[in-house]
This record gives sequence, C-alpha cells and structure tokens, in this order.
Amino acid sequence: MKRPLIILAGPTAVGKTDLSVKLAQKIGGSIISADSMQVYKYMDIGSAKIMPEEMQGIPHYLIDEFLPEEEFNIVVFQKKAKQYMDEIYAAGRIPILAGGTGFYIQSVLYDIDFSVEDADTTLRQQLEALAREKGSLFLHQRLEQVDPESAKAIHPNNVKRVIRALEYYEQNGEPISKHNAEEKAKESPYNFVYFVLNDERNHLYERIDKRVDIMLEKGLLKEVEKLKEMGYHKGMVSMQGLGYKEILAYLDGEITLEEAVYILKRDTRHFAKRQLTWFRREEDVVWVNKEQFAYNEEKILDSMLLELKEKKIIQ
RNA sequence: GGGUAGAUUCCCGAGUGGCCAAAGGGGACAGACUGUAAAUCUGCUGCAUAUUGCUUCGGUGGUUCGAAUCCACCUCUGCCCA
Repeated sequence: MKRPLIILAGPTAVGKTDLSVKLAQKIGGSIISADSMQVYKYMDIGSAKIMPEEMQGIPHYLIDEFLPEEEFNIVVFQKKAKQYMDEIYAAGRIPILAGGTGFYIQSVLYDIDFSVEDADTTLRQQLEALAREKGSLFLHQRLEQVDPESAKAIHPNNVKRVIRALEYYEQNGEPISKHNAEEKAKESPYNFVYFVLNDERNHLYERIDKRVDIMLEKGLLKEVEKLKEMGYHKGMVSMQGLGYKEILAYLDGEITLEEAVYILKRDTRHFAKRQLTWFRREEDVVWVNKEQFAYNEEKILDSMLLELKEKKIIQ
C-alpha cells in the first residue's frame, strides 16, 4: 500500500501559501515547503515566506531551517523532506509538499537517487576553471568523448550542466545520461495527487508586479541591507534568489533602484513562465486554474477535496 | 514665424539604391532541465494556401530596371533662433 502524498505547486505569486494552509486544515495535513529560498533564515520579505501567525497552527517544515551561507541543494532537500514525511506519517497526518521548485518536488515524488557521490566539489571547481580558460566548447567536446548522449542533449553554452555531466562521469564511471534514463523510468512510490495552481497569464503577471511593490513597502531594501551587513554577498547561492541579487546590485552601486525594481519584476515573470513550463511537462498533474473557479477559494478547495477522495487519499 | 534634426517591424535601435521582412538589444511567446534549479541554457517573433507568394520602414506623389534608402510636397515630434 503506497503512502499518501499531496503536492501543491504552481508559479510564484499564484497564491499557494494561503491555499496550502487551508487545505491542511481541512484534511489534517502538515506542510513541507518545496522552496529553495524560504529555507533560509533572515530572508523573509524577498522570499515571500509564510509567517508563524499565518500558519494557523499547521506544522511547517523546511522553512527558516538554514543560514544563508549554508549549502542547501536538492540532495539536502530530498533527504530532509523524506525524513519529515516519516515524522508526519508517524503522527497520523498527511504530508503536503507545497512550493514552486519543481525539481525539488520531483526528487521526492519519484524518489530520485542522488546518493552515489560524496559532496566533494574540488573537481567541479577545476572544471569551472577549465571552462573559463578554454571556453565552454572545450568542455563540451570532452563530454562528447565520455558521454556522447549527454553531449547531444546538453547545449555547449549550458556550462553548468556540461560540468555536472562531466563530474558525474568522473565520480561514478558511468554516463549521467544512463543514470537519468534509469531514474526517469521510475514510478512514484506514493499514492499522490499533484495539484498545480494556476491563473490567467496576464493576471498572474499583474500579481507579480504588485507583489514586488508590496515587498518594497514592507522593507525589502532594509532586509537586504541587513543581510549585506551580516556579510552575505552575491557569491552565495542564497543571495542569487530573486529580490536579493537585484537589490544587492543596487546596494553595491551597480544599478539604480528603478532598474533593480524593473529587473526584479521582469525576472520574476520569467521565472513564473519557467515554472509553468516545468509543470506542463510533468505527468499526472491536476491543473487548478483559478479563473475557472471564479477565484472562489471555497470552490477551489472543494474540487481539490473531491480529487483527493477519488484517489482515496482522504475519505 | 525662421532654421535644424528626426519619424524603421510590440519597444529601443542599426540600415542611406539591389545581397532587406530589414543587424543588434529588450519585451512577448515556446522549450530544455535528475546535486548551484528564484539557478543555468535553447528556440522563436510581418502575413500566408509557406524552400514560394504577398504586405511593411510617417503620408502622398515622383525618379529608377529596382527605393526603408534619392527628389517634391504634406503631417507629426525634438532642439535652436525669434
């Protein structure tokens, strides 16, 4: 008997947080955040983090658990998420994986195997240096020799992925394309429903623009200033988050505030589009289009509950 | 009122007789993604009955085998002088 898992995903600013709490209340769920930025402490406004008073007593995991200088990535996420899921099952509750990071969700949903390697990054750094010196094409050609299949699939300009493929080959002695194919064939070990909350594109974009303005009003500038004072800089993964890298660029005098806001809004829209592309490709997704429910939250929840009953996740 | 610079495809902007449906950038749209994923990367963008045809470069008319590019007039905009 597969264990139940509810996923609530969707593009940024669509309204996942609010809905996830309401859903959790109705079904006795606990929420695990599938978000690569809300895990970090001190990054509240820019990551649109849920605040304790908004949680309504629903247990939340993977929020505020790491420091901005700590390494958080999909492997850490997956490990933690699985651990928390066990706790949630043990407590007789249903886990709700809520967030916008599709890759993270996939890692749990299909229990993708990342465990083979250690976390040694010296090779990666060497490859990065090599890319700088000899160019991206050079690395791609090297990949072509050890893993032609990956070389065909990865564009030479996509240095990060070329490096990862090379790194994987070096560390495991087999092409990553082989590994990927195996993982792709996996079936989910969970009895799941994968909701993707969505809205009309223009409406979503308006919400994004508005949300950025609200972040600014709430003191995003001050938040980033404080992070800067604490010694956090653009070289850190956490500071590459939307809202942080742009404001940091402004504080560092690289661009004007006006430019920073423009770029932030635009890039957030771009991000939302990329998220949507991801979810479209994902199989077994239940799309929840807000406009089809006339933006009525009760109706949205009812239709979700119906879906959960059909899947026998709730009674 | 006089002079002067300009008006280019959704936007900015290059193009000054044929190789121009028109560089480049932005935006929009689409896609990839299996240890940085709020990251990284790719494609596409006048219309169509689509290896060809049609309509575009402020407007009208003209020169020419041929015009976004040259000429005339007109309209609008910026700047300077009154």
